[in-house]
Amino acid sequence: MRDVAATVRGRRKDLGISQADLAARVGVSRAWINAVEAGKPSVEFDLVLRLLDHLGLRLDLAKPENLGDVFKGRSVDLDSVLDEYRDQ
Amino acid sequence: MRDVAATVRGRRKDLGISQADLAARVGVSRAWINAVEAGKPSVEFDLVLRLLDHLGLRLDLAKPENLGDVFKGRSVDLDSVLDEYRDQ
DNA sequence: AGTACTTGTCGACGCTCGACGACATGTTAT
DNA sequence: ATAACATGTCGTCGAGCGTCGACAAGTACT
Repeated sequence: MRDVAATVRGRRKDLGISQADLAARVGVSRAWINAVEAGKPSVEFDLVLRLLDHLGLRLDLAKPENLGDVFKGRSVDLDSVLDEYRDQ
Repeated sequence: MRDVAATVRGRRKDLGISQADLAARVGVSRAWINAVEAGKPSVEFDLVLRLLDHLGLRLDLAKPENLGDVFKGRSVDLDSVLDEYRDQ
Protein backbone atom coordinates (compact mmCIF):
# COMPACT_ATOMS: atom_id res chain seq x y z
CA MET A 1 0.00 0.00 0.00
CA ARG A 2 2.85 2.32 0.82
CA ASP A 3 4.16 1.27 -2.57
CA VAL A 4 1.06 2.63 -4.22
CA ALA A 5 1.33 5.89 -2.34
CA ALA A 6 4.99 6.45 -3.17
CA THR A 7 4.58 5.33 -6.77
CA VAL A 8 1.59 7.57 -7.33
CA ARG A 9 3.34 10.61 -5.95
CA GLY A 10 6.52 9.90 -7.86
CA ARG A 11 4.63 9.30 -11.06
CA ARG A 12 2.63 12.48 -10.70
CA LYS A 13 5.75 14.52 -10.08
CA ASP A 14 7.40 12.94 -13.10
CA LEU A 15 4.44 14.04 -15.16
CA GLY A 16 4.79 17.52 -13.70
CA ILE A 17 1.13 17.97 -12.80
CA SER A 18 -0.40 19.16 -9.55
CA GLN A 19 -2.69 17.21 -7.25
CA ALA A 20 -5.54 19.43 -8.37
CA ASP A 21 -4.94 18.69 -12.05
CA LEU A 22 -4.68 14.98 -11.44
CA ALA A 23 -7.81 15.02 -9.30
CA ALA A 24 -9.74 16.80 -12.05
CA ARG A 25 -8.56 14.30 -14.65
CA VAL A 26 -9.40 11.25 -12.55
CA GLY A 27 -12.65 12.76 -11.37
CA VAL A 28 -12.00 12.76 -7.65
CA SER A 29 -11.39 15.45 -5.08
CA ARG A 30 -7.95 16.90 -4.45
CA ALA A 31 -8.21 15.81 -0.83
CA TRP A 32 -8.61 12.23 -1.99
CA ILE A 33 -5.46 12.36 -4.11
CA ASN A 34 -3.67 13.82 -1.15
CA ALA A 35 -4.93 11.06 1.14
CA VAL A 36 -3.85 8.34 -1.28
CA GLU A 37 -0.37 9.81 -1.59
CA ALA A 38 -0.26 9.94 2.20
CA GLY A 39 -0.85 6.19 2.27
CA LYS A 40 -4.43 6.04 3.49
CA PRO A 41 -5.40 2.36 3.32
CA SER A 42 -9.20 2.57 3.36
CA VAL A 43 -9.83 3.99 -0.09
CA GLU A 44 -12.20 2.57 -2.67
CA PHE A 45 -10.75 0.09 -5.09
CA ASP A 46 -12.29 1.35 -8.33
CA LEU A 47 -11.09 4.88 -7.66
CA VAL A 48 -7.56 3.59 -7.19
CA LEU A 49 -7.83 1.71 -10.46
CA ARG A 50 -8.98 4.83 -12.28
CA LEU A 51 -6.16 6.81 -10.71
CA LEU A 52 -3.56 4.30 -11.82
CA ASP A 53 -5.03 4.23 -15.31
CA HIS A 54 -4.74 7.99 -15.63
CA LEU A 55 -1.15 7.74 -14.42
CA GLY A 56 -0.30 5.11 -17.00
CA LEU A 57 0.23 2.53 -14.27
CA ARG A 58 -1.24 -0.94 -14.08
CA LEU A 59 -1.41 -3.48 -11.28
CA ASP A 60 -1.15 -7.09 -12.28
CA LEU A 61 -2.54 -10.00 -10.32
CA ALA A 62 0.33 -12.37 -9.58
CA LYS A 63 -0.64 -15.91 -8.72
CA PRO A 64 2.41 -17.87 -7.51
CA GLU A 65 1.99 -21.25 -9.25
CA ASN A 66 4.31 -22.88 -6.74
CA LEU A 67 1.80 -22.33 -3.96
CA GLY A 68 -0.97 -23.50 -6.24
CA ASP A 69 0.83 -26.79 -6.80
CA VAL A 70 1.61 -27.10 -3.15
CA PHE A 71 -2.00 -26.62 -2.20
CA LYS A 72 -3.43 -29.06 -4.74
CA GLY A 73 -5.01 -31.97 -2.95
CA ARG A 74 -3.29 -31.20 0.31
CA SER A 75 -6.28 -30.60 2.52
CA VAL A 76 -4.18 -31.33 5.59
CA ASP A 77 -1.47 -28.67 5.23
CA LEU A 78 -3.96 -26.17 3.87
CA ASP A 79 -4.89 -24.63 7.19
CA SER A 80 -1.33 -24.30 8.43
CA VAL A 81 -0.23 -22.53 5.29
CA LEU A 82 -3.27 -20.29 5.28
CA ASP A 83 -2.65 -19.35 8.89
CA GLU A 84 0.64 -17.82 7.86
CA TYR A 85 -1.44 -15.12 6.27
CA ARG A 86 -3.71 -14.40 9.18
CA ASP A 87 -4.25 -10.96 10.77
CA GLN A 88 -1.03 -9.33 11.82
CA MET B 1 -11.58 -5.71 -11.79
CA ARG B 2 -13.38 -8.63 -13.31
CA ASP B 3 -9.97 -10.28 -13.23
CA VAL B 4 -9.87 -9.92 -9.48
CA ALA B 5 -13.36 -11.33 -9.12
CA ALA B 6 -12.72 -14.36 -11.31
CA THR B 7 -9.29 -14.98 -9.82
CA VAL B 8 -10.56 -14.78 -6.27
CA ARG B 9 -13.38 -17.18 -6.91
CA GLY B 10 -11.16 -19.61 -8.79
CA ARG B 11 -8.52 -19.45 -6.12
CA ARG B 12 -10.99 -20.04 -3.34
CA LYS B 13 -12.46 -23.04 -5.13
CA ASP B 14 -8.99 -24.40 -5.70
CA LEU B 15 -8.40 -24.15 -1.99
CA GLY B 16 -11.69 -25.92 -1.40
CA ILE B 17 -13.02 -23.51 1.19
CA SER B 18 -16.42 -21.84 1.39
CA GLN B 19 -17.17 -18.14 1.23
CA ALA B 20 -18.02 -18.27 4.93
CA ASP B 21 -14.66 -19.81 5.84
CA LEU B 22 -12.74 -17.35 3.73
CA ALA B 23 -14.72 -14.45 5.16
CA ALA B 24 -13.94 -15.58 8.68
CA ARG B 25 -10.22 -15.89 7.89
CA VAL B 26 -10.00 -12.48 6.23
CA GLY B 27 -12.18 -10.87 8.86
CA VAL B 28 -14.96 -9.63 6.60
CA SER B 29 -18.57 -10.60 6.13
CA ARG B 30 -19.62 -13.40 3.85
CA ALA B 31 -21.75 -10.95 1.87
CA TRP B 32 -18.62 -8.94 1.15
CA ILE B 33 -16.78 -11.95 -0.25
CA ASN B 34 -19.80 -12.69 -2.36
CA ALA B 35 -19.91 -9.12 -3.64
CA VAL B 36 -16.22 -9.14 -4.57
CA GLU B 37 -16.58 -12.41 -6.44
CA ALA B 38 -19.56 -10.88 -8.23
CA GLY B 39 -17.29 -8.08 -9.45
CA LYS B 40 -18.49 -5.20 -7.30
CA PRO B 41 -16.14 -2.30 -8.08
CA SER B 42 -16.65 -0.06 -5.07
CA VAL B 43 -14.94 -2.12 -2.41
CA GLU B 44 -12.31 -0.85 -0.02
CA PHE B 45 -8.73 -1.27 -1.11
CA ASP B 46 -7.19 -2.53 2.12
CA LEU B 47 -9.84 -5.22 2.45
CA VAL B 48 -9.05 -6.41 -1.05
CA LEU B 49 -5.37 -6.52 -0.17
CA ARG B 50 -6.08 -8.56 2.94
CA LEU B 51 -8.24 -10.90 0.92
CA LEU B 52 -5.55 -11.45 -1.67
CA ASP B 53 -2.97 -12.03 1.05
CA HIS B 54 -5.08 -14.74 2.63
CA LEU B 55 -5.51 -16.32 -0.79
CA GLY B 56 -1.78 -16.34 -1.41
CA LEU B 57 -2.17 -13.83 -4.22
CA ARG B 58 -0.25 -10.61 -4.72
CA LEU B 59 -0.81 -7.66 -7.01
CA ASP B 60 2.26 -5.94 -8.33
CA LEU B 61 2.45 -2.34 -9.46
CA ALA B 62 3.68 -2.35 -13.05
CA LYS B 63 5.19 0.90 -14.30
CA PRO B 64 5.82 0.74 -18.05
CA GLU B 65 9.26 2.36 -18.37
CA ASN B 66 8.68 3.08 -22.04
CA LEU B 67 5.96 5.56 -21.20
CA GLY B 68 8.10 7.04 -18.48
CA ASP B 69 10.87 7.76 -20.98
CA VAL B 70 8.40 9.10 -23.48
CA PHE B 71 6.96 11.49 -20.95
CA LYS B 72 10.26 12.82 -19.69
CA GLY B 73 10.58 16.49 -20.49
CA ARG B 74 7.79 16.42 -23.04
CA SER B 75 5.42 18.92 -21.56
CA VAL B 76 3.75 19.45 -24.93
CA ASP B 77 2.66 15.91 -25.72
CA LEU B 78 1.83 15.26 -22.10
CA ASP B 79 -1.78 16.31 -22.27
CA SER B 80 -2.56 14.43 -25.43
CA VAL B 81 -1.13 11.24 -24.05
CA LEU B 82 -2.89 11.71 -20.74
CA ASP B 83 -6.19 12.29 -22.51
CA GLU B 84 -6.00 8.78 -23.87
CA TYR B 85 -6.76 7.68 -20.32
CA ARG B 86 -9.69 9.93 -19.66
CA ASP B 87 -13.14 8.77 -18.49
CA GLN B 88 -14.59 6.14 -20.76
C1' DA C 1 6.28 44.24 -0.76
C1' DG C 2 2.72 41.47 -3.36
C1' DT C 3 0.64 37.78 -6.37
C1' DA C 4 -0.01 33.10 -7.76
C1' DC C 5 0.40 28.25 -7.23
C1' DT C 6 0.92 23.97 -4.47
C1' DT C 7 0.29 21.13 -0.59
C1' DG C 8 -1.48 19.69 4.03
C1' DT C 9 -5.40 19.73 6.96
C1' DC C 10 -9.69 20.90 9.06
C1' DG C 11 -15.07 20.83 9.83
C1' DA C 12 -19.06 20.16 8.11
C1' DC C 13 -22.46 16.95 5.20
C1' DG C 14 -24.50 13.24 2.05
C1' DC C 15 -23.98 8.81 0.56
C1' DT C 16 -22.82 4.32 0.47
C1' DC C 17 -19.88 0.55 2.05
C1' DG C 18 -19.75 -3.25 5.14
C1' DA C 19 -21.85 -6.01 9.04
C1' DC C 20 -25.59 -8.55 10.64
C1' DG C 21 -29.50 -11.40 10.34
C1' DA C 22 -32.83 -13.67 7.73
C1' DC C 23 -34.77 -16.02 3.76
C1' DA C 24 -34.98 -18.74 -0.61
C1' DT C 25 -32.58 -21.54 -3.59
C1' DG C 26 -29.66 -25.17 -4.86
C1' DT C 27 -26.55 -29.29 -3.98
C1' DT C 28 -25.02 -33.23 -1.43
C1' DA C 29 -25.53 -36.86 1.55
C1' DT C 30 -27.82 -40.00 4.92
C1' DA D 1 -37.72 -37.03 2.77
C1' DT D 2 -34.92 -34.33 5.50
C1' DA D 3 -30.89 -32.73 7.23
C1' DA D 4 -26.74 -30.05 6.33
C1' DC D 5 -24.13 -26.97 3.80
C1' DA D 6 -23.17 -23.30 0.15
C1' DT D 7 -24.52 -19.41 -2.42
C1' DG D 8 -27.33 -15.36 -3.82
C1' DT D 9 -30.02 -11.64 -2.22
C1' DC D 10 -32.70 -8.78 0.62
C1' DG D 11 -33.78 -5.49 4.82
C1' DT D 12 -31.78 -2.43 8.42
C1' DC D 13 -28.27 0.17 10.60
C1' DG D 14 -23.85 2.26 12.20
C1' DA D 15 -19.53 3.81 10.59
C1' DG D 16 -16.62 5.55 7.41
C1' DC D 17 -15.43 7.35 2.76
C1' DG D 18 -15.44 11.14 -0.40
C1' DT D 19 -16.82 16.05 -1.53
C1' DC D 20 -16.97 20.73 -0.73
C1' DG D 21 -15.20 24.88 1.11
C1' DA D 22 -11.93 27.19 3.64
C1' DC D 23 -7.62 28.11 5.91
C1' DA D 24 -2.46 28.15 6.89
C1' DA D 25 2.22 27.31 5.45
C1' DG D 26 5.53 26.88 1.89
C1' DT D 27 7.61 28.10 -2.70
C1' DA D 28 8.52 30.97 -6.76
C1' DC D 29 8.30 34.65 -9.64
C1' DT D 30 7.69 40.23 -10.64
